[in-house]
Amino acid sequence: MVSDTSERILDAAERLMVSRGYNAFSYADISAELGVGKATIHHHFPTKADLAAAALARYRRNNRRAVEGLFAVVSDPQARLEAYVSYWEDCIARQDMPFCIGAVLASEIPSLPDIVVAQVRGHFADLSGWLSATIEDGVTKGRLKAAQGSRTAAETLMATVHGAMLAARVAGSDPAVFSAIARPALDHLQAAGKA
Amino acid sequence: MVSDTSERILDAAERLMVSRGYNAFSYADISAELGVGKATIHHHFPTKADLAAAALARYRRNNRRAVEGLFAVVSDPQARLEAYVSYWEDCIARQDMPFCIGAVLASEIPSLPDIVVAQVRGHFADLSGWLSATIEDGVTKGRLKAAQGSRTAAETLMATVHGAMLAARVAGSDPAVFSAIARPALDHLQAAGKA
DNA sequence: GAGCTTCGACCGACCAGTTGGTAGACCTTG
DNA sequence: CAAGGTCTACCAACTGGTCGGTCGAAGCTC
Repeated sequence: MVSDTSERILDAAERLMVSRGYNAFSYADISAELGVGKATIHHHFPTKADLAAAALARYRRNNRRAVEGLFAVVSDPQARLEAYVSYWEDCIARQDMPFCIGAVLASEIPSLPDIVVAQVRGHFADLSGWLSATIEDGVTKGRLKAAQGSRTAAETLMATVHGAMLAARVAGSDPAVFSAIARPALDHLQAAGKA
Repeated sequence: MVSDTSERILDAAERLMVSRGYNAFSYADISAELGVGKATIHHHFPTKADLAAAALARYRRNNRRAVEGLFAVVSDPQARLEAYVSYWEDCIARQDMPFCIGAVLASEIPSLPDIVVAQVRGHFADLSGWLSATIEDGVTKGRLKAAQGSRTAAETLMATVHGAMLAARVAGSDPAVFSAIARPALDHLQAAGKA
């Protein structure tokens, strides 16, 4: 194992940021949660901005791998979009990381260090990139439709899913609220002649 | 005027929360911005939670008044929804309060004091309430359609608009990004036979 | 293999600055 | 003079970050 501690620090940071965002977690929180000295965290991640950016970078790396795996296993574009939505349904239902870090941090952008903002931007680009590629694929295969173009369709789906997370959080992390919003958005992309 | 200072404090708090959320603004920020002592703020709003809740409450009050005015002036439900979207387009374009406080705070919910959470919940209820009433109205008038029911349609529109704000913020407060997502969501509610 | 150095990981103690919040004096203005 | 509003000065707790130093494993030399 390369470095267990630094990985565990990233785990804690990720968890904390998902629930509290960037500004409301501290080195002391992680220190207490992990039973590790604050100085140790600074040893691995010199500044708080470094830590947050590293957590985001790892999150994006994992996402990329997961998406590649999804593309390899599931060939139907419609099913891939479905997997995206049901992934978040699961997260919210299991109360485990029930929010996209990118989305929490996005709302804090004006108060975020530049390196962190760059990662947030990158994540949004990643996400809208693979969503629009998938939609594009579905359109050419005649399985999906995107009146305003696949790029806009992707941005809209992403926005609706993020908004649904927000609504679910307001409703006390209720997965039903999320599904009620996100599912129809998915259906809306289906081509006219459906099963 | 009842109390100019307390009103100006709420103005500053609102502005700060729109751009930074709850956890990243301080009494010192307001004190500096207004040239007023920190103790003065505590005199009007004993705790930070009180201040945030009061700002939210005033925001909701203003919204309610605005919505009532809209209902009085604009009778077409479709035009009312249009007004909602173009209101935010303006805010983002003018760089003045380019985000819904409710939405910023919603993502911070797990780290928010209870009174504040209650106001956030209230705001979401207000918003989805009048949106669904408007959509309901439009459906009975045959101007709008809502396949999953007006409540879900309202929640979805709200979610998409919030997600669009997020996307716009990621893109550097770009009103075009917001419109590209929010406008089609509006069109989607239009009844089949359109102009 | 003994003795030495080097190095990354880690820690407790500490730093200056900021946090939300308080106490009490000082103005107004009725 | 009573009351509301504002101020300066203060507080303990916490913020992100630094300091000097300890530990043990790995590498080197004889």
